Amino acid sequence: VIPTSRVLSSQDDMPELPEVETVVRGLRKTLPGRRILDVWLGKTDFIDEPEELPRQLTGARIESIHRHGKFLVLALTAQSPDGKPSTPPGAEAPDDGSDAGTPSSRYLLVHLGMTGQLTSRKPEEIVKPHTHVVIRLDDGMELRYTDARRFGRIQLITGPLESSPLAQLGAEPLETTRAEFCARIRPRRTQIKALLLDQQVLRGMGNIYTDESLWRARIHPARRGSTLSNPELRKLHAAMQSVLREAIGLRGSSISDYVDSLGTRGKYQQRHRAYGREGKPCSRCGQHIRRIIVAGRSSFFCPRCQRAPRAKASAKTRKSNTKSSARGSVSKARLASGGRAKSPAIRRR
DNA sequence: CTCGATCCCTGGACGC
DNA sequence: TGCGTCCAGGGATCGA
Repeated sequence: VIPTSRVLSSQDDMPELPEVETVVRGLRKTLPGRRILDVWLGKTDFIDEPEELPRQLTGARIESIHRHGKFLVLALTAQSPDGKPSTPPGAEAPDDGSDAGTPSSRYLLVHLGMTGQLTSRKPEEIVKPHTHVVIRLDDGMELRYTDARRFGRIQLITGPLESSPLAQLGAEPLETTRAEFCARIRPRRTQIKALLLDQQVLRGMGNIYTDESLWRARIHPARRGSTLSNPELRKLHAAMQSVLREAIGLRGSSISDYVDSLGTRGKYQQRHRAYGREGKPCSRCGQHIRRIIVAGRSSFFCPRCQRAPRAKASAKTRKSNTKSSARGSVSKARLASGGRAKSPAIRRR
């Protein structure tokens, strides 16, 4: 019985790491080497300096495309209309104070937000509603950005990526080692759900894969990072990576809007074990999946497989004899771990 | 440092 | 059938 809660429209889509990776892999087949003929803009309130886009992009060549967390990164080379590089070494902006030796590097960052799509289409294909950017390429194709809610972002970066917003992001989930993962989680008292979603901790995790990873590792979303045991952290690290790999293998989760670079839907949504499954039986134990709000996000979990953390000691709980035993076990744990408390050396974020 | 609230924006679900 | 209301959610931002 799911009275008030509307069955979460499992119709919401959010491009997370696997979806962005799928789009990137698709675009990588055709984009590198293409020259940009021109740029058409619709609504631009989600673009940083929209007027710069046509100016900087027209005539540029797309060198490569890759993913950084949930961002798509297109590396560009500026070119003059005749096809020759417009910025020969040393010939650029000498009076800006900008250092020589820094080749003019330009990147187009695209974040798909909730409903963004970046697709490669033939000009004769219907332009979907809410298409706000069309980039015409020299192979006759069009790179189109479509985003109904405009929660996405498009930003042009001139200069090294090291000084771009990308540099603020945390570890790449699929590349981070177990040790690094643990080092980022263990010192934090925040709820694990929030930590996994925090792009400064890990770049690329969103609501779906966070819930799926926690389900797989049997960890309740409201647990605090610092309370996770080593085995739990190890399991979570492995669970996160396997969930992401499997999702990439199935080309991501398509719930409604998400499509890859060719407009094809993914299949991972059929594998979801927790996300969007409120009231349905846990595929491990049969208990009904529940939905609660953690870190301001709806969070799906199995109340039997993923045990809730003990509530904070309150006047009530103190009355029972839990206090002394809890204290005792804490100090025992300290001893067992070699008395290692939070060392300031490891702390600094 | 950590937390919660707020805003952005639209389509789809829901209630009447 | 139609219309109004609610709400999701990533990320930035602000105040507590």
